[in-house]
Amino acid sequence: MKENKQIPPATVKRLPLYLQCLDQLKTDSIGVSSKKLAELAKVNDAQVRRDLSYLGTLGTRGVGYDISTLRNQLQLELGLVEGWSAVIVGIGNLGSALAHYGGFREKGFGIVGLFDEDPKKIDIQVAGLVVKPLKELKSYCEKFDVAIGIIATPGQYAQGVADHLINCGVRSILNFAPVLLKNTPNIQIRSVDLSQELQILSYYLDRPILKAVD
Amino acid sequence: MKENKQIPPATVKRLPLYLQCLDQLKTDSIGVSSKKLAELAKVNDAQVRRDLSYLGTLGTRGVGYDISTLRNQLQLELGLVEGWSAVIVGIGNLGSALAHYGGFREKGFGIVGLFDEDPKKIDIQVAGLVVKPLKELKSYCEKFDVAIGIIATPGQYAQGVADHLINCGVRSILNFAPVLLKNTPNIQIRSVDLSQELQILSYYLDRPILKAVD
DNA sequence: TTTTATATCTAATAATTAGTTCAAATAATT
DNA sequence: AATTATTTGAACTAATTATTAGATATAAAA
Repeated sequence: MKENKQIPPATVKRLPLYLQCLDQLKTDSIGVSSKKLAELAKVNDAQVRRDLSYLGTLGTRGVGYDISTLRNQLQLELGLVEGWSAVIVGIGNLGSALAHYGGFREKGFGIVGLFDEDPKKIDIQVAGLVVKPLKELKSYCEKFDVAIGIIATPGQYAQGVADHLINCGVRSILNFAPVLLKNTPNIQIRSVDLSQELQILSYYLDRPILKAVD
Repeated sequence: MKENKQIPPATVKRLPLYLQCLDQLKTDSIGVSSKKLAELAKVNDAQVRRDLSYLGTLGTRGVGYDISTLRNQLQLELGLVEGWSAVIVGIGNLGSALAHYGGFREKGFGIVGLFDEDPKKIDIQVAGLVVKPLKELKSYCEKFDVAIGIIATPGQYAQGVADHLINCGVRSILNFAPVLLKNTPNIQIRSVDLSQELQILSYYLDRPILKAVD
């Protein structure tokens, strides 16, 4: 049992994966083994057991893990029960896609605002929300206690938007613009670069024997 | 010099990042130091040097790296000079966003086809391409020697589409559907799960002292 | 020319991450 | 009730990844 030990980053990255594996399981089953989870998540089964042991002693020897207990514990550890609010800035194709994406709400996040600079975009409705100009960002962030900013603008605006978000009290940024944002103390930034993923695939296309990680 | 040694996966994942750093540099500078690159990429400068050393002895002691040599070498190693062809399956919001995304072409990939099942989507034009039904996938893959399939369908169709793509000779899959695809021998699969990224951020939102990796 | 500052590269070390082995616990079977 | 098959969890070991330290090369300054 390692309840009070801090969870290694490599494990944190796998926790959402395990949660997804649970969703993919037949709804009628109430228990699951590390072997089964490992198969779904494509990791070693000892890895699964070790990762889950950071959440406490959840399994039963000879039996496995209770699915609902495990799901609750994963959600708790990941902070999904906090109901964090998020805004999306940049309502182009990608921003619209993110606004429509059901997975955020499903996992407990609330998209409370959509923002854009372009006057043609202002006031149009996307996924049940009305697009607002950036000058209204601050009041939204205060009103909804927005913790997460999602950036889907063209690259050239991303850093400015990030600064603006941070200025509005946002503490975490998920950046889809293909630029590297500057580090800010106490602000968590994650970047998803669509073409980088393709480039990694490309490397392994030339080398069919090797196997990519992650 | 480690030219003939195989590049560690952790390094491969950073190579596209370094390429992006080079793009972000002032266009008039012809050289760059590992220190500068490290600052942009937010990694240790020794890490940068070690990573780059896998591409050969590219740097000059006391001077740094020549930007254009470095860019060429990165593109070569990542296989970006091969001009791999890709198709996108699932032309909803996300698929359209991916079709419009300029970063793919910019990095040397060619999107040669868009496919969907929905009769309402067939024949409409997206980003200069006409959406085709899945039954035409095979002929496209043969005609254009498609190496990469990008899946942007709803989760429930993703595995079927993946099987179809593999059947058509596609060797790499970039999956944006929030499901875990089965492993297939000799097929490279990378998944980008938008909500997983948010969940990792959420973990660190509760723990402001810690710093996420990757 | 000598000195100083800069910066790569390699070897050695440290830290992190992953995998193996086995004892202990549970449930099913004989 | 005893035996066997499962399966977790923890200790140990192995592999990978990251960092530090030092040797060497270059360019600029004294």
